[in-house]
Amino acid sequence: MEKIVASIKGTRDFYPEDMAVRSWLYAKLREVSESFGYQEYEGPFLEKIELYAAKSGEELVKEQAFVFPDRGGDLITLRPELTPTLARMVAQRQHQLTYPLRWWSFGPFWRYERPQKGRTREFFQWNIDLIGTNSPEGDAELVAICATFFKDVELKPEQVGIFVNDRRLMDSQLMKIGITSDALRKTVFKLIDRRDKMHPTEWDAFSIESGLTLAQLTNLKKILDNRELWKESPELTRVFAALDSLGVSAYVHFDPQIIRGLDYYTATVFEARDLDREGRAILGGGHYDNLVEAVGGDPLPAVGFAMGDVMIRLVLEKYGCLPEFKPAPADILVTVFEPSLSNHSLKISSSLREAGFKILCFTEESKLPKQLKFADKMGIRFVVIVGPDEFAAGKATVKDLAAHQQSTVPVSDILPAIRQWLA
RNA sequence: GUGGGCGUAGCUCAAUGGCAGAGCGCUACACUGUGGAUGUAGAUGUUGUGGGUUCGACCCCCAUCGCCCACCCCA
Repeated sequence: MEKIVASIKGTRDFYPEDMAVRSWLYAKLREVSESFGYQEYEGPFLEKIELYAAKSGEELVKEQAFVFPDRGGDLITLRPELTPTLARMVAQRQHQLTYPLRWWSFGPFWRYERPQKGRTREFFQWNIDLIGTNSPEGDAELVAICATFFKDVELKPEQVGIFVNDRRLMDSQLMKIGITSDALRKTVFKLIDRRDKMHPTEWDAFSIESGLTLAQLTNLKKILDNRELWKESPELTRVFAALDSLGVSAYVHFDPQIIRGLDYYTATVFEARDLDREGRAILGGGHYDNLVEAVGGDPLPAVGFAMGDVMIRLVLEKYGCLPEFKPAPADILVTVFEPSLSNHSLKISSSLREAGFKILCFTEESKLPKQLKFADKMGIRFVVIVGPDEFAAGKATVKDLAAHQQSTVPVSDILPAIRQWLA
């Protein structure tokens, strides 16, 4: 035997049972997206590196994108995220589209990172964006979509939460404590992001090292520990009021430590996590004003988020929210008793198929017990048996593997018999 | 890119320098026109790879490849 060629690091094989989960998730995302009036779209999987150059986080582009030369020598990127593509698609037809746009997508992305729990190199992402409105209510809609998705897959508010903040609020708060330069503010944003990952004393030391005065550090901690801080932001006040009206407040929390890594967010930012802080963020998003302009269009505000399939699947598994997927390929197995009866069985299977059932008919010569065992293992509930006796009488034996019952009926009564058992 | 852990049957894992094993799964039979259960029997390994130490290596050492986990970053 030849040695099996290994798959590419960080990719996943979707065997039928995995594919069933992916399709189930896709269907849920479609349901939620469409219930809010969003339309599905898709972009190319390959893009030029320039598309990401100024917009995404620097590390994302320089270190984590899959980039390779094509046969003509041009540098090609496997898309690491969708938002720049979306911005380009909007910019290209900026004056033909009807705003606000509500668009969603579910497709593959690639990042050249070391795989670990909840992270692969090839993954699927749900992207959903509202483009062309600037209202806090629009931002709230996206948060509500997340919450509605959680509700739909039966993740409870005690299990997952969506944490919301506003970069403008943080900007003004930092301004108040004398952090005025862009460079220092950026540094402080990174600091805030890391606070939960470090020991408090280490974090204090690190903050001072990063250029904060002792007074600024004390004030910063006051800001970050103030759960009522959102009341000082008229926008966040409206966001939370809208979320209340949308009936999803139970999932939503204010958190001044949410900053998000992508550089293009300008206002509201949010992420969802497992409430016992396990694993990485389930999804992340926010409001971005400059992206369409950055790819050559006119300025256009937008808000959106992305959810990866890897982390959400871990969370759904953890909380028992995945249905049991027994990917039964068919409703009924039509057995072939012996080669001479093969065409008779094929005829029966064809007519059953026309009635709208999923029918599998044996094409291999094998013994009846083997065919029954096959049906059992594949989760096919009903079996039709036509041996010489039934054939001579114009009948067929129908067997219900789940209920351990069978009866011999005229061929035309196969479906009525099965429907009766199903009822 | 940095740090840690692990590679033994199809799968999950034992075997602490002395004959490579178990459970599950698989195959056959009991049951030659009936699946899940039960019983009996059977098959399967260059112990990831290459070196080294040793009378002797799954075990110790070195290298290498692969996987997992954490950091970084992020979905």
